[in-house]
Amino acid sequence: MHEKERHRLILSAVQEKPVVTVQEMVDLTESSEATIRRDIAALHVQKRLRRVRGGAEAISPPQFIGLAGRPFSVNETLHAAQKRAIAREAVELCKDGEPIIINGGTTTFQMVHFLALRRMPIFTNSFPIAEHLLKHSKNAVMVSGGTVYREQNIILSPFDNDVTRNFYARRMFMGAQGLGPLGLMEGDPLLIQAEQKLIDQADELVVLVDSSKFRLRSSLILCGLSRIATVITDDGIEDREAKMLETAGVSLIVARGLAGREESSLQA
Amino acid sequence: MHEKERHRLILSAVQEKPVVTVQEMVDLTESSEATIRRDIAALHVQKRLRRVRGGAEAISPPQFIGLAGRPFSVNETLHAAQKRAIAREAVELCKDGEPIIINGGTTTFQMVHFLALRRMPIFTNSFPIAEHLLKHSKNAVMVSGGTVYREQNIILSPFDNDVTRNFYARRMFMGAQGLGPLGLMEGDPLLIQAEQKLIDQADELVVLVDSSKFRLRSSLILCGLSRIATVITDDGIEDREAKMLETAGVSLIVARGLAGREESSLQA
DNA sequence: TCACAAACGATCAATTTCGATCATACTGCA
DNA sequence: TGCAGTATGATCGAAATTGATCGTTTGTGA
Repeated sequence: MHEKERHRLILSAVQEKPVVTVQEMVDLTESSEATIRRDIAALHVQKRLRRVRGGAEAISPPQFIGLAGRPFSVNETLHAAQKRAIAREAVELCKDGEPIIINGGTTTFQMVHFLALRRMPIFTNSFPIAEHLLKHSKNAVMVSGGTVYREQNIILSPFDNDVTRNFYARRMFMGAQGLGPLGLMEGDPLLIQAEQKLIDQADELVVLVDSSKFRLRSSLILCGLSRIATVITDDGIEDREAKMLETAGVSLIVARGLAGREESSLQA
Repeated sequence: MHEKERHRLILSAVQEKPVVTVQEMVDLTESSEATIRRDIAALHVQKRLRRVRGGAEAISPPQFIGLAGRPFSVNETLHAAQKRAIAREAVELCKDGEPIIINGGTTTFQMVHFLALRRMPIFTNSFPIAEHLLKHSKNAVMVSGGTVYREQNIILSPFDNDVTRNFYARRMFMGAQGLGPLGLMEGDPLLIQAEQKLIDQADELVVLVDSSKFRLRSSLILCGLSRIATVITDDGIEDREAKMLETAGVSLIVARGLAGREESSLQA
C-alpha cells in the first residue's frame, strides 16, 4: 500500500470517530506500527490531524460530534477489528466501475474506508455511509429517499415507489443480527423493512457477519440461506457453521490477518 | 501507443482514483516503467497532475473537497449576514409540528441554525441541510432519493416516481439566482430540475433572496411571480422592485436588524 | 512511590522506487 | 537508401520507504 493511500485511509478513519489508535490504523492499512507512526507524524506537521498518545484525532474538536445515533456508536467499537477485516474482504470483491448496493449497518459502514480508494456507483440507504463517501471518496453516491431514522441510521420510505426500484447492481452488501440454518435474521422490524426493499435489486447477496452472529438468534427472518451468495466472516467460525453454509451452497470467505491478536481481546 | 494517447489514459486514470501507481499505468498503457515515469514527469511540469512517490495523483491541491463543495463554500460567506437575517425570518413563518419543504441552496442552508430549536417534519433535497439537521436538531428529517450531486449539493433523481411525490407541506422554502418581472430564475439546469420536482408539493412558495438578486438575470425561468406566495429579502430592495412584487400579489418580508453593513457585529 | 505495560523514537537491513545512461526502434526527410 | 532526431525499453547505482528491533519515555495502578 502506498503512502497516499494510507494517508487517505487514516484521515478517513479519523473523521469517523474522535480518536483512532495506532493499532486500529495498522489493521486498517495492513502496514507496520512504525509506518503508521511516521504517517501520523507527517500528517501532524501538515496539520491534517492532531497527534495524541496512542493514536490520532481529528484536527477540529468542535466539529463532528458524530451522527446522532448513539446505538451506532456503541456498536462501533465492538469487534471493530473483525468488522474492518471483514469489510476489507467485501471491498476486495468489488471492481471499479461496477455498481454496488450497501445496506446500512455497523459492519457495512467499515467498508467506506476501503471504498475511499475506489471508484464506483454506490447505492445505500445509510445516511452515515453516504455522508462519509461523499466527503472522503470520489465514488458516485446514490441514496434512497424517505425519512432518516436516527436510531438505525437508515433512510426508509413507507412507499414502494421510490428510486430504490430504479437501481440495480450485481452485488448487495449487508450485515445482520444473526445467521442460522433458517437464514438471515434481524432484530429490528424497521431494518427488515429497509433490507427487503433492497434485496431484490441485486443478483448476489453478500452477507457480512462476525462469527459471533452464528450463535445469535432473533425473531425476524429476512430470507433463507439459499438467497445468500457469499458470507464473509472472521476465523472464529466453527466447522459446523461452515458446513451449514457449504451445504446450502453459500460460498464462504474468512477474513484473516489480525485474528491472533484479537483472539485474546475477545474475552474482554 | 502514442504519447498523447498514454497521456490521456493516465490523466483519466488519475481523475478516477485518488492515487494511481506506476505499475497500474504500465498495465493500462502496456508500455514500460521508464516511459510511464517520463510521462508522469512531463505531465507534472505541465501541472496536469501531481507526481508522488510510486505514482501520481490528481492536481487539486487543497484536497478534501468537503461536503460543501467549492461553489457552496465561496457563496457561503458572501452576503452571509443578509442571508442569515433572511433565513431567520423564514423560520419565523414556521409553526412547530407543521411540515415544511426546504430546497437546497446557500441561503436556505442558513435556516438550519434557527431550526435547531424547533421541531417539525422537514423534507429536503439538500444533503448538507439534512446532515446538519440530523446532527444538531431533533426535527424529523426526510430526504429525496437519488444521486447526490457534489457540485450543487443536492440529491436528484432522474425518475419521477420518487418519494418526493408522497410528501406534502403547506410551505416550501427556496432560494434563486435571480428574481425579476418574468419570475424566478436559476442558472443551473440541474437545480431547475430539482426545484421543479418539489415546487408542486407545497401550497405556498416562499422565496429567500438577498436584494442583489433583483438585479441579476439568468437564462432559465423556473416559474412566474404569480406562483410565489412570499418573498423574503433584505432592506437593500428598491421601491421599484417592491412594487413589482406587490403588483404581482406577492407578499414581501424585509429582514432587518442585522441587515446593516457587512462589518456590523452580527456574530454576537 | 514503585513496578509494569504500553507507547515512542532511533537505528539498521531489506525492499521498492527513482533517475541517469545507453542501446534499439521508429519517423520524417533528403 | 541513408541520416538525423526522437521515442521507447532495459540496466544499474542512488535514494527513499518500509518493517523489525531495541532502549527509553510515559502513563497506570497497586
